[in-house]
Amino acid sequence: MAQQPLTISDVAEALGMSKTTVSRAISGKGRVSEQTRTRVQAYIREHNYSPNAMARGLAQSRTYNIALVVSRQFSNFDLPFVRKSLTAVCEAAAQSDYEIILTIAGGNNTLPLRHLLDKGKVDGVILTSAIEHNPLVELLQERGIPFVVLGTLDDKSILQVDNDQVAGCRDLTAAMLEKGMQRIALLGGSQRYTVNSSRLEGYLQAHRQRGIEPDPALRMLELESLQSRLAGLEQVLRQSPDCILCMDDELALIVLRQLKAKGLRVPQDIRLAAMYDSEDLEKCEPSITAVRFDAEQLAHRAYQVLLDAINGLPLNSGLAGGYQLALRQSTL
Amino acid sequence: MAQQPLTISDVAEALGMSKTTVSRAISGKGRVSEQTRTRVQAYIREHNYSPNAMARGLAQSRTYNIALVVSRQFSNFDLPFVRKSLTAVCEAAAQSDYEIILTIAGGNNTLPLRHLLDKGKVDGVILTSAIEHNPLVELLQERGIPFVVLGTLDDKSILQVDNDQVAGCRDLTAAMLEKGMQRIALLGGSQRYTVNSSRLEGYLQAHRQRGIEPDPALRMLELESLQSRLAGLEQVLRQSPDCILCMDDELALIVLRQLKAKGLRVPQDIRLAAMYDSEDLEKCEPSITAVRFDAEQLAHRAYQVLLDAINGLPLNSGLAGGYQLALRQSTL
DNA sequence: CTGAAAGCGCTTACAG
DNA sequence: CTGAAAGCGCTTACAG
Repeated sequence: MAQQPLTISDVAEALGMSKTTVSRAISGKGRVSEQTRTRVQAYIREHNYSPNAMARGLAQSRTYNIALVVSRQFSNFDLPFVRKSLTAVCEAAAQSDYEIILTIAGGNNTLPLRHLLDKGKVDGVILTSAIEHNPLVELLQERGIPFVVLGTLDDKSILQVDNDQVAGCRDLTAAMLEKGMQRIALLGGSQRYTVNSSRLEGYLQAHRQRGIEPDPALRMLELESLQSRLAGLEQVLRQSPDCILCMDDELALIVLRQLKAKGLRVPQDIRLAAMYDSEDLEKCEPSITAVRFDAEQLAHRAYQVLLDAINGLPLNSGLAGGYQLALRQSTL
Repeated sequence: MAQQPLTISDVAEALGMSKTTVSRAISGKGRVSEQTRTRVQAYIREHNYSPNAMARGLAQSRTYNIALVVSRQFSNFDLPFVRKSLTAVCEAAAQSDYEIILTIAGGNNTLPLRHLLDKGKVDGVILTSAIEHNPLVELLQERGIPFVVLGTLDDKSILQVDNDQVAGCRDLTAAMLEKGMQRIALLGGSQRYTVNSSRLEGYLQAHRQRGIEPDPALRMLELESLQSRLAGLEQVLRQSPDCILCMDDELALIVLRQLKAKGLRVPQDIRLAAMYDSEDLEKCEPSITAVRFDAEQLAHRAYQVLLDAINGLPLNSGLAGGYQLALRQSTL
């Protein structure tokens, strides 16, 4: 049966001391004799006392909650990156006595997050999608609540953590060039997402470091809908590329499928690689070469950075999380 | 700049009335004159006042938080069912002023949930995986906190909401029988999961309703690892089935792949269907027939049931969420 | 219809 | 090292 949970008063009374002392013995703040500390600890362990989070929160003006915001657009959790972030952040939170409140807030629909902030339910916020001119960012800045963005933003005053997308994609492109490919096409989504513009940057750098100026006709960007993606592929195929680089894993899978449908063999007729890895790329036929970023590590780092911000510690955001090239069948 | 949020005292003072009255005008509890209510509402709207959740919670012994527990086993959010539940529950919560705390708690590792309950951070809990003898269920029962399970459990005193798995799988099996298939194999996972035993039940019912006792050699259950799944498939293939029913979508994809690898054509040489649908089954080649359960509807329902339980309303758990057969290429 | 007061369960200066 | 008291920002009997 649901017995009333103990309160700090119960403990204090049972032990014949004041609530003040009990509180201090538990929190570790303020001087308490070793003996009383031990007594208190033993008692609460045995009687399973745990401070009420809301009372504690109210007294400290802390919630011990962190909001993880997922864009409405990605709220089906299709993106492996979002999924991994979710898991990693939950794990990190569990280890630091914090809870994760999951919030779905669309591009312009800032309402869910606004409500959350209005009610004062969180100490900080993690944004899973980095996009310039994000209304959520403005909202957060207005409120002056600590927050961190997974990804890269132009405004470096915003706390952000990202993998080194530029370097990773530069290395991937370089690897293709080293393999002797000459006409490497690039397919990708909206350049409003910093992640995409970074990938383009990596592609360009790899070429230019070798004194090559890549043919602009080989680049098709802003491909968001399925239709535009297929059209983009068609267009780029007319430029007789020997390799296609896709900015993300989903796009790569679509392209692979379409190439097959057209009777083109990968890698014999054309090579294919992705600037973001996921398990599907490993499992498909042929498996697809990709840059493998460590999303878990990234999310862990972001969580830590946010916690530091909440606690007023000196901050150091920036790049984090390594990457490696997974060379697979599609570029043999 | 982060200005201090207003408190109810600020509002009361500004309006020249007591906090009591302001509180009542906002909550709608207790009599307040129409006029003062309007004044208060106007003021708080204009000055953007919103009651602090923790203070409110402490006073009411409510957190306005609900925990959604995902098994460690599924914490990569691979399962479409888990993903859809997540989205649907978040949406439902957003519409009722509640927040969702995401918790990953493994089979035996009840610690994360225990901590959450100890601290009193949630008013209720949603369990996403229905398994008999679940330590989480025992924990929840001990604590006497409202909770609901997505799925079916033997103990009907536990609040639970499920699709009619038996009926859905019965209908699918029946449809195959109607198409003239005679030797329908069944491949599936652990019968400890109620969902799996229900699916078996549906399979059996469809046969028996037609006076057929299915060959037990056509059934391979308890297939959890990839290895055991492949072995199970091999074994069942020796029984020369004309159709293979897989208890879940993932298994169906594995089987399809393996059949192809063995040079068996679907549906020409053998037919294939799944007892749980996901988008991948629609996209693969050939597309795979499946029972399409409405996970969103289910999760919505579960949320509502839980809220009723929290509010002490009369309860009615049980079956919810329709289903339909998606007949696709794999069983043409 | 309105208000003064107690209370929710903690924490934290302030004194000793 | 320990305690009495005030306070965090609400809600809610209890009076009027």
